Amino acid sequence: MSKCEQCIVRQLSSLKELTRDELIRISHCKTSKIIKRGEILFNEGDHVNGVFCIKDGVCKVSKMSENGRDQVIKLVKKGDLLGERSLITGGPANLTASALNDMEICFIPKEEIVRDLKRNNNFTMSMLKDLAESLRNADEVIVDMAQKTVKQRLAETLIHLDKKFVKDDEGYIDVYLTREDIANIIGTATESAIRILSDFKKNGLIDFKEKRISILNVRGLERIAQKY
Amino acid sequence: MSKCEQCIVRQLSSLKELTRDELIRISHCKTSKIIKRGEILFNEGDHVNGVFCIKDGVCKVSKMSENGRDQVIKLVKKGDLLGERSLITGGPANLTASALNDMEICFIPKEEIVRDLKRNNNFTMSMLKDLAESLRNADEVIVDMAQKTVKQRLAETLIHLDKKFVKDDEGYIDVYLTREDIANIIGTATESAIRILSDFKKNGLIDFKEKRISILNVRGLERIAQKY
DNA sequence: GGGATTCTATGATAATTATCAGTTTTTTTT
DNA sequence: AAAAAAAACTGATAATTATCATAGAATCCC
Repeated sequence: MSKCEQCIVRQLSSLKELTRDELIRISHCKTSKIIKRGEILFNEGDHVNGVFCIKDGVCKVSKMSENGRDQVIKLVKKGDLLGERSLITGGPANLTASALNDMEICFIPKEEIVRDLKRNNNFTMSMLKDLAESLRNADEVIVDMAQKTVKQRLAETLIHLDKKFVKDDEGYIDVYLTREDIANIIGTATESAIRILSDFKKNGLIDFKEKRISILNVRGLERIAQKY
Repeated sequence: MSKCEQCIVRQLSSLKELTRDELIRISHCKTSKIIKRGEILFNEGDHVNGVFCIKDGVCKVSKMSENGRDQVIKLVKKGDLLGERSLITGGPANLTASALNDMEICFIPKEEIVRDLKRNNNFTMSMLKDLAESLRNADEVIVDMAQKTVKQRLAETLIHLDKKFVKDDEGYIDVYLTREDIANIIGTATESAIRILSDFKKNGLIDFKEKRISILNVRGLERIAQKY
């Protein structure tokens, strides 16, 4: 069993506020797992009963809309926690998480986290800050979804991907996203996403190879995302 | 100076977790204020330095999008807290709050709240739950914005208003919303909102009088909001 | 009370986006 | 390596929504 102390998730998430003792206790009750691309971590409606630590890989977190289309709410990557929110509110998950790349995760049972939240105020405060930050981010997404065109949203999304994810030697973003996934991030039809992506490529803003995207001209994309 | 103990905000918000002593301290440093319809509580970019308790009235919380249109993120009403998030993340407000009806509010300075957050874990936990709940709600709004038509979103919004707000004797929702406000909640052009509202009225789903709306047929609206 | 201003309403038209249908390319499976 | 399945792409068309223009109604304000 690997130590939690040196874990990347511990360094990047609220878990950094845990004391050595709390961390040791978690080390003992956590379980590790490998998730293959395409596999589901949990489904909308599941009782998750714990928190996932993403040690490696990327997953999409999405929600089925009432008219049958999937909407990707966020992408979760190496170093992030997943499932804290359901844990805090109690009740079943309201989102579905599925792996985009092969993943390495740990699962920490609910009781352990809740216990630490109740006892360690620094941990609670850090979690509070994380959620507040997420909420601010969600507000921005709402504004973009409500007010921007599909083209603007796609440009915006590409910029975010570029900022958030590691690139390989050739500059391609290391996340396996289908055209449909991309369409489901910006909330549009797959065909529309494809058309705009082709257009961006033709104009030298991006390039793609297999399922990977490379951002060639961030400025250009920013101009599209902002100007009307 | 009125006592905080019997205050409606105290009963409905996380402040219910404060101890008697903490509450007394807050009673002494809070300031009360009347805000007239149309007045601004704070602007995007302001350093708010505290939390507002909404004792009466309603305000809209909105954000200006990059292409110059205002997007209403939420409506805040009697019993709610306002501004906790900026307080937690620090930094300036990222939203603008302005009164839709005449309001009665209290302002509690930041230091006081932060101090209680650090010392009273029940208070922190309660706040954490509130934010987690808000975040879940935000996810749903994102899905709706991304996947539903303007008509569906408007139907959805009307149902929410009906649930959330008190009605007068005649059944009219007690919030002063212009057509533009409504358009800015669902993220559409004012004309589009007007057209759909007229259509809803013609079909007996809603009625309006002055600036107030009455929901006549919730079922009908639900059918519109859900079916594609 | 009358003029100015804001808000609501409606029609015509343009722009954006979705849908459908079919083809090619890529990936997976055997 | 061939067959099957999935994903990417393209064109044509329909549906949705925004924009512009203009008029009437309500509200504000001396």
